[in-house]
Amino acid sequence: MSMASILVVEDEKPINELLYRNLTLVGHRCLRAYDGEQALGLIESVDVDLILLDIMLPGMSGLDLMRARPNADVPVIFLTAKSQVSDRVAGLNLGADDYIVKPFETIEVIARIQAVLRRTKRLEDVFALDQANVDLCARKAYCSGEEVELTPQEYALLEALILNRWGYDYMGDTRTVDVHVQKLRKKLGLTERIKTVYKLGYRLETPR
Amino acid sequence: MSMASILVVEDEKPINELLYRNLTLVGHRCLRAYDGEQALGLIESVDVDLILLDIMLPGMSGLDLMRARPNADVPVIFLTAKSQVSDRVAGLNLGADDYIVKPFETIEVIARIQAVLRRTKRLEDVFALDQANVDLCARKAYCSGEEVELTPQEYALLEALILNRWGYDYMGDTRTVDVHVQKLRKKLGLTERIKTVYKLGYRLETPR
DNA sequence: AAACGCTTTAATAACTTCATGACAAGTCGA
DNA sequence: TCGACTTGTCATGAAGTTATTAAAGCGTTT
Repeated sequence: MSMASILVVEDEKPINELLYRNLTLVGHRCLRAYDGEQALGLIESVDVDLILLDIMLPGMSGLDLMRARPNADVPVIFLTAKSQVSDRVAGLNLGADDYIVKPFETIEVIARIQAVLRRTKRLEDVFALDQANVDLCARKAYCSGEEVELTPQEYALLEALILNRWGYDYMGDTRTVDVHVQKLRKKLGLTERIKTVYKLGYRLETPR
Repeated sequence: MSMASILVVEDEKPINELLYRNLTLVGHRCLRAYDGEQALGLIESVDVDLILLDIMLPGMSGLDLMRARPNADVPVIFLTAKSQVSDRVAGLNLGADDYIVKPFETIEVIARIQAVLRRTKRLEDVFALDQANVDLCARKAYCSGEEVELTPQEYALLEALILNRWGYDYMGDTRTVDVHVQKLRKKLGLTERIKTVYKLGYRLETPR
């Protein structure tokens, strides 16, 4: 079973706790929010693979969050006491991947999370750093959501940095490398992240 | 809502009928089987986008079929009276995409089918981009509603672009490809959409 | 065998990329 | 802090890639 980052949005502390403990137990990284605003903040700043979403929340409801969430392709499973068929259909038609009614069995929640992740788990590995995103399969790069065109040389350098975490010393003896590094830094907003290592080359500085 | 081929595997005739009628009603193509063997035969011969699968069937059970089915990436939704948590978890862990307990509400079944199809995206036989439409089954292309005649070569290129999203580097070492690309762009009004990727080939740029 | 439609080739125009070198700015160690 | 050396920045032209067009192969049909 593979690990994923799962955001639990649930205002009732005991339930939130319960899910947190069990998801962590089976190897997922679990983030928690107690209302919609907090959840939004997390979605925007952290990479989340799946959202477990209560509907009845203080302030912004789960449905509101569903509509407002920026990263719309992150899968969502509703987990709620609203059990009417109409509620379930509404939730699913809003784009949710599953709809689980409380009271739930933790083990089923975990199985359903797995089922969704199986489908969702993008085969592409995307590398993300600050506002920069690189889809290594599609060979595309984005800065703040906008696609950025990269020349073959730039892309090769970027890939080298991501994979080996080192920019090359090879390639010419003039200012060639520097120029490409410069362009990458500019295009992807990674001025600070692509670190110059005096006398050695360049390194991609990833947090953690 | 887009159309998909859905196989209903259900031995109880009234239920099978009910599902058939309603799925057809919302625009899906619906195939029916009354036992596992029959279902297997269908899966092997016809292109199915999703399987609605009962568990308790005469002869081979739904779980058996799940294990035995050849095309293992076709999504499966169990639809069964076996309602124990352990049954549900077992079904999901067998690779099912959802698990619906009888008695069900047809409208919820349809919503859940949509939710799964959204993820598996097996629902495109017709590819549409701007004013261009391509019917991959019929091998026909349209631009602004008008049918456009494509030569075999042009069609092959178009299909390659749609399916792999990548145009080829193969095919000759002269300017052959360019010429065909150019013709496609012109015939389908996709000048901007078929993007040239310097040094690599061509890519079909679909929004979102 | 001529006409036709499709594919490839060829020639040239238009465009993109990238190494380069000049100079500015930054880094290091004594 | 100073000087030597390394890295950043920029404009530029040569080399290389793609676009465009016309015309030459080629296999089928008439």
